Amino acid sequence: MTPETKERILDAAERLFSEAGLRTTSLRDITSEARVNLAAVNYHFGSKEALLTAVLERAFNPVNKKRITGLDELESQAGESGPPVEDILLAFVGPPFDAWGESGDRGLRFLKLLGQIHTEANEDVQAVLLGQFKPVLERYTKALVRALPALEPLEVSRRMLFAVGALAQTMLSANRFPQGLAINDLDQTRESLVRFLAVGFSAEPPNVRAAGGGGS
Amino acid sequence: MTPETKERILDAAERLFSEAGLRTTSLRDITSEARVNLAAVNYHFGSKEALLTAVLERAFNPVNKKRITGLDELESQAGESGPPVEDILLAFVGPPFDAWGESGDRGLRFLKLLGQIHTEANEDVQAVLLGQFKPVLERYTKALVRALPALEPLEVSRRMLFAVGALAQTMLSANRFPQGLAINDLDQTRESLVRFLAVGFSAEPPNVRAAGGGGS
DNA sequence: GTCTATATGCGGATAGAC
DNA sequence: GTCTATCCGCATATAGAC
Repeated sequence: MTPETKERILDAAERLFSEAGLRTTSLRDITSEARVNLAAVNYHFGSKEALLTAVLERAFNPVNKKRITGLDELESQAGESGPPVEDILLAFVGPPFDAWGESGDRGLRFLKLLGQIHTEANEDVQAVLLGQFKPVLERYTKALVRALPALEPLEVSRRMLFAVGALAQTMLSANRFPQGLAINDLDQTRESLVRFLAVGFSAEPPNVRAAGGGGS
Repeated sequence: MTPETKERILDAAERLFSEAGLRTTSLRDITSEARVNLAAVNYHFGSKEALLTAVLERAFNPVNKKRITGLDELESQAGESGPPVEDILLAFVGPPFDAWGESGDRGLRFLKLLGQIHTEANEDVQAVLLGQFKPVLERYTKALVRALPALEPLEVSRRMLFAVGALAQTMLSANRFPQGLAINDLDQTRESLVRFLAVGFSAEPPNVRAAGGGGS
């Protein structure tokens, strides 16, 4: 009947970490919320940090997987030239937005957790997240390089950085301003973001130093 | 000869906070680095958090002041229609980049401190920062609304969020990848960012729901 | 695997002498 | 204003019985 102790701990930790914060939440809080023994955490996970990374992996893997499969599909459908910029960006931005919009508390928890990591996690924890995120970033950068042959790859990487930042900021604001704010029109916000990014990516490079045509 | 105790504490705290992190750095670390007595912090600042906010204000006020005066100048020079989008964005983005490029450790410390706040500060501390930043944000949003009459103010606010995110991400990455990376070409990065944002801001709104003219 | 009890350490803050 | 000594709380982690 009762779920495995390990699951209970993960659930409770996810809830508390996202609500009360990472540092603020003690093992005692978690084990009492999960109604398991204090020592169970160290028995099953080894340490508080190991528990945290387990929570994070469980929470963020789905999003990153969807980003990968989404891009897979786009590329299999597209012709030789690869999918267009706007589609790529939508595939990148979509999954976190979907998670955000999920039913019940799940969506909000996802956002809050993201915010907590961003604002409280130490380097090791962030490294875990980066480990998940890096392959995604690389695949998308590659796709965008192909879609934007006029840009140097370096410039594409820079713009990808801008895009990631814009997305992150949007997510974080969502969690800070609970409701009534502009950002809470999900569809509108996602549309605006994708448009903004697509146009930015398609901009001419600042100074023409690369191949081909005329200088200024 | 020796600087005032209070200054010594501020300097030491700034250094340690930016290097070792906010939570990791204890009062004992700070006072020993500053070679003052442990009790001096509480005597001069009242608490560790109060010390932290003092450090932050000292570090970030200059940047925000420059942003305001920069916009003042632009507006006094411009005509009735106000300054153009690209100039506004440059005035917004420039000061943190300048701080970044400052001689010696100062620039790097600024970045690292920014990163630490972003990743470690609690809500109260972030509120302090927001208090400084909010007026800046509002002034710039207003200027952009004027420069972009085709957009609803709400859409401008959204895009401003994207811009802030892109800038923040750039700053944070700078601090994570010490050197050898794309982002370290300061001028190039700033130029790319401004271009990216300017084009994004000037994009047509996703769907035309506002006043006046033609349909789709 | 689950529990109780406890070791161990750190860190912020303060009392009170000088 | 500056110092020493200390209080106090809390958190992680573990030892060892069941």
